[in-house]
Amino acid sequence: MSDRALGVEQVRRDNLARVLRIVHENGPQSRSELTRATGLNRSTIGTLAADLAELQLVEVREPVLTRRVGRPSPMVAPTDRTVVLAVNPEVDATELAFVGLDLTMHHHIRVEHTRPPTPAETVALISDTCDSLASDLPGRRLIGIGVAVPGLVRAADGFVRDAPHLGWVEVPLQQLVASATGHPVVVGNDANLGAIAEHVFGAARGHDHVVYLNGGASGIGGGLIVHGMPVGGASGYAGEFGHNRAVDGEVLETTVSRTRLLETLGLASASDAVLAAALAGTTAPEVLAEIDRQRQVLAASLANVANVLDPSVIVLGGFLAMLAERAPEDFTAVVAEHVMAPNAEDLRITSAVLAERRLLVGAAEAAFAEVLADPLGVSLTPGALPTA
Amino acid sequence: MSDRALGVEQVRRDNLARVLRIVHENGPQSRSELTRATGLNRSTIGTLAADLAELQLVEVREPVLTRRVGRPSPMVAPTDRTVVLAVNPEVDATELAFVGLDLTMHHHIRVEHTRPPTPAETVALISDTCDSLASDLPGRRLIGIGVAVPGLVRAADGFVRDAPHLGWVEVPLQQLVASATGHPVVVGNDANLGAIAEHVFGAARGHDHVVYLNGGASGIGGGLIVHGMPVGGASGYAGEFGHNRAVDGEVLETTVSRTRLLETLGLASASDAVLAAALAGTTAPEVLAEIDRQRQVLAASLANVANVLDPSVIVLGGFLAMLAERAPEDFTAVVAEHVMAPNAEDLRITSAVLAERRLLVGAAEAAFAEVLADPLGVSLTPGALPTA
DNA sequence: CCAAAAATGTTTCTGAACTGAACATATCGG
DNA sequence: CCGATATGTTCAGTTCAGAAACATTTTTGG
Repeated sequence: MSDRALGVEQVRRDNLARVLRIVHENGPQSRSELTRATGLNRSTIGTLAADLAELQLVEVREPVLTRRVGRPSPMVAPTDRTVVLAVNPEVDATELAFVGLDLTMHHHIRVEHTRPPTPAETVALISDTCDSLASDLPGRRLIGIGVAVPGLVRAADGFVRDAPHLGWVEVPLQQLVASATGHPVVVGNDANLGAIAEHVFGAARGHDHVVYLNGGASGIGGGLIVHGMPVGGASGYAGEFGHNRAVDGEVLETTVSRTRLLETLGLASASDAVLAAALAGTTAPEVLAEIDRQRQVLAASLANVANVLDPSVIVLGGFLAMLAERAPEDFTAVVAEHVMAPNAEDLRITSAVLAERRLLVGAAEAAFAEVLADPLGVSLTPGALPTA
Repeated sequence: MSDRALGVEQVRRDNLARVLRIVHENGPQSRSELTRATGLNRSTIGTLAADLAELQLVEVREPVLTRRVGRPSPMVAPTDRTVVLAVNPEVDATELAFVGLDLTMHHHIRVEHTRPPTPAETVALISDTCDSLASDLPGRRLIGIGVAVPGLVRAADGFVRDAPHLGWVEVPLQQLVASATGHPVVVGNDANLGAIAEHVFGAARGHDHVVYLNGGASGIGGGLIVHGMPVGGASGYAGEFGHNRAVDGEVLETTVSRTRLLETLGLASASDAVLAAALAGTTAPEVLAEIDRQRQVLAASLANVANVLDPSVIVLGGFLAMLAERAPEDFTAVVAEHVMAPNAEDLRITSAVLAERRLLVGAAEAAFAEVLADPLGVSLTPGALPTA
């Protein structure tokens, strides 16, 4: 029943958050630009910027040469001194990187596996990497950990319900990592976090209503942005397009499938680059037919979600992007055919742009979410125990 | 880029809005209850309640006998003095009612038509009804008009793109009504407004993630609530489940259809009550088969949306509720079969409860939205021109 | 090279809004 | 009737944004 906005102090929190978010999402801004962007008084922006600098969330730098009349305005930039650890355990490898508020990635490492990592191994890897922070990145402050898991994650407590490709079932990952490291931990579904990344920094920038679908070797995952906010649903399991039954009665990720494309091409396995090249080069009628079939089914599924959610952009990643890009305007037309006319007017279908950075950026963004929402709340507790 | 929370005055607005919303949605509350519900100081609640009373949005009444120790706390109740006009033009009749902030309906009238009303007739009817306010409901203050239209409505300017059953195409209804009456006007899709009504006062109370589907004579419409907020989508066309292609390849509202039920039953037309009775009473195998077929298709569609949105409740209205209610636990099981297991855990499927009041309540709620969000903003301008 | 204009930083004061403490009031229970 | 309890009421204290006045830095134009 109680939302926000109690005392006057909440105003300060909100305004700090607004300024921090602006520089985090749009990069360095002069104080005068922030004044215009927020509508706040320039004296207020002055104190806000100073406070954020004190909290080591931004740096206030020398003004840049602007060749314009008037006193130069200092730049307010997100700092790389405050970082989170972004983690993405996958079947063949686990990626980790420290990501700064300025989005720079430090100490990006990729640990190859011969078999999927166990939860215990993953926790140990994260913990070890955290310990290496002091030596590898002196002067950096770690304020949280974000983990992108390819599976269903309960949002409330970062509990991995089922990650079939990793073989993880009912793993209290957030709690395990938090206990091992002492840092606040956020665990999320990989596609959901990918959607967040594309929304904040990628193909869906500036769009308030976004549908994101990613096609990978293990299936189709997705994420939604509604009213500019990521949608987890009641428990955090939203975005599971892959398990929908499509118009042909099949499960979507069975009928629209990277594996089936490879089979038709006669390839055993291939990277996305190889697959894309093979698809672009082929003239074999059975391959073209399979591509077209998958395009049709995918288009109908996208049309359905467009009818229901009326997004302004649908972002496709992985091999789904390849299917669409083969003849983008035609693909959009096929989707539009099944969408109510007005819905189709404002709808754009586009490809994801963040490539392999996407999941780490998304995981980092999730880990930063708390500071971004309340800059005062987190920063004061350096090695604090997690909220869980 | 600028959201909210500029000055300290915004705090007052937010807190007024919070208190007003609580009494609007939950009915009369004592000031001490409001203190607990909001977490605000009791002196603050005192001034907030007084301000809202001054604005004629609430009434502060004598304390009720509570048989408890301590000084009795005055009741803060939503007032019926401040009303909106809720309107629902339909093929066979147009319904209008003045609805108070306490949700009481005054002067509820139903104007029968022999043919669908034209926009001009509807505007005239609304305008006339507004004029009758002074004589019929002296002492009441009209602060807005909400119109529920069975068709696609552009949210930004209340522009009716296409209302096929009324035969309306590209009608600037909000502007027409606003010009004719001088009051702020909100126009919305009927099913979207129905979803809002069920969320605030009906079967979806307290749920933050809701899918609402209504089955009527003219097809299937729907609405979504995500994060506790109604979802309009990029342009306001969200919720059009009816035009999705279902698992059988047909358009949902073609294959799951009230008309087809009636045909199978051998009825020409029937009210919902008659249809429900006929369905309940039938033992004819072809009718049972048709019911089962529609249930299966509907269940698969609901499963799809549950996978994508992970709602905590799906609310069904009209004949869709009849289909489900025939064997509710079995229907839920069929849906759950196609839903990822964790999604299904928290999912409830239930029937709408507001019945024929739903659309007028939803239209009223939309018209109240502005005051509820900013009690200071609206009330000071009695006959003000609309924002459009 | 210097003065005016322009834009922004900085300082100080004011007003708005909530909190908390002290006091007042109303009800219940014995 | 009195004490305990809960709440209303009043008032001083704190926080914060805004506004105004002044200071600073740069460009522009002679």
